[in-house]
Amino acid sequence: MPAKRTAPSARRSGPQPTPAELRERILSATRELLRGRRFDDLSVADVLAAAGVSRASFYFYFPSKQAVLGELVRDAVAQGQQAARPWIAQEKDPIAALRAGVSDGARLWRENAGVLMAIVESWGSDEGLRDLWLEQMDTFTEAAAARINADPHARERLGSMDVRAVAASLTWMGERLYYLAAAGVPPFDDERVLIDTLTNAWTSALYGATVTRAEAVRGRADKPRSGT
Amino acid sequence: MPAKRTAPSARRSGPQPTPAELRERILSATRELLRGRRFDDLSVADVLAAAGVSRASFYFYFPSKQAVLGELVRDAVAQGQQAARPWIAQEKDPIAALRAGVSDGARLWRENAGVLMAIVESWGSDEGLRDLWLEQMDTFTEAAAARINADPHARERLGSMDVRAVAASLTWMGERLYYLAAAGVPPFDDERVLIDTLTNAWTSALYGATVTRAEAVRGRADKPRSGT
DNA sequence: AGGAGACCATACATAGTGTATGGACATCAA
DNA sequence: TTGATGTCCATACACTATGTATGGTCTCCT
Repeated sequence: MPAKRTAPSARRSGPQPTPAELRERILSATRELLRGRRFDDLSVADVLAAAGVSRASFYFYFPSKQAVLGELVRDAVAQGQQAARPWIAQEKDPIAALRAGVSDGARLWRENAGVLMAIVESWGSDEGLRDLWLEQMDTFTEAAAARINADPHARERLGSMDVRAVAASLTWMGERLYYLAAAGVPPFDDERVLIDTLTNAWTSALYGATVTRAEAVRGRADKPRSGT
Repeated sequence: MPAKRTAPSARRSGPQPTPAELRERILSATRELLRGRRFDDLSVADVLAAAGVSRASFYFYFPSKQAVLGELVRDAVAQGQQAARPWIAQEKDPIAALRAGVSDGARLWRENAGVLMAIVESWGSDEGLRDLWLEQMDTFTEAAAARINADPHARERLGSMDVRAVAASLTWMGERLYYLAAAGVPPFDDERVLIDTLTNAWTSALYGATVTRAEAVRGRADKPRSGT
């Protein structure tokens, strides 16, 4: 009997020309295809053709199309965890840090639009993707909640509000707005509007401050200016 | 040649036992099935069985499964337009009206959870549903923006922020939170938390007021006080 | 050399969508 | 009554997609 379906993990003892780089080829082909097509318009056959891999090999490495997406999402989000780092770590003026985090989020979404749009559109239809995405959102929520609780100003402003819930609502609002931006839905297709609006939502909820665009642009810590 | 595929609309001259109540049966069967199952776990065959209608009849009245959902959504959202009425019409204290609107939204979502969850999960994958949903969200956004512009207090608070964008962000945040609540995702599965959080998001963005839960519960019916 | 593991080609079972065909039956007009 | 029209049903088909199964090939390692 052929291919006894053993674990595809480390099993070899010596070097090999193409150990499991097929796995990588599948991942990156999927990532590329997702750049121009929606996840459920993407068939396994398409991935096969793009990756130059056989059907059998595909299913040897991944149990399903969804599993591939899951892995791509984990990769992408791992970067995202760092985007919120500055604000979380209380490294500088909270509002400036918040804006920086929102901007980094926008960049992350711009660079991984295909993958992230795919997960947002699909986590409702697949148990595994659902768990993955809820866990990711929860991680962000948890971090934001901890940060809020450590900030007397924000803490006081929220009064008896459920801090966790406020953090979650802002996190999910971000998910929605970034998605809409990636999908080209106005007015969020304009990155400046996206960042201003999202930053404002966070600051007005936590600090009661409304940062106008003018102030925002002036107060921007870094220099990643968007188009014109 | 049989069934010449004429328009299914009013074509008859006299009374008939079952003119097009089949159409209605299909709609309500789908609505019921959606109460316990996700839209894409629902096959046309399931609807056929539940409605007691043949496959041919189904496709005589509807071009697709999505079209049925579209019609159900229009029905449900028509009620929703009224939920926002009090605040939009400036009928009373804006914060109280806002909370009332958010509560009505929650009720609407509770009563039409199946249909609304279905559209939220599916508008990304179908052109028609996408247009429908974006149009609905736009209607809410437009109304909110108009209301904000008519309110000097809110208008001033937003400074140079893009009013339309702020209105859209709050609308979409609502979409997300109601959906999460319907899907049973904590902490929004607790309706009190959902309403408090969402109301707070609107009030803190527009009026700079944070309404705590205690105040909220006390003032729920008619006269809440704004925070601080 | 020969065995094992990685890979491929192909075919299959299953399930879903939307279309096509032909027939049953009721109403209405003549 | 007859026949045309229009509504509806049963069934079958064409197509697409997923995930599995079978067997063969190549290459490296021992």
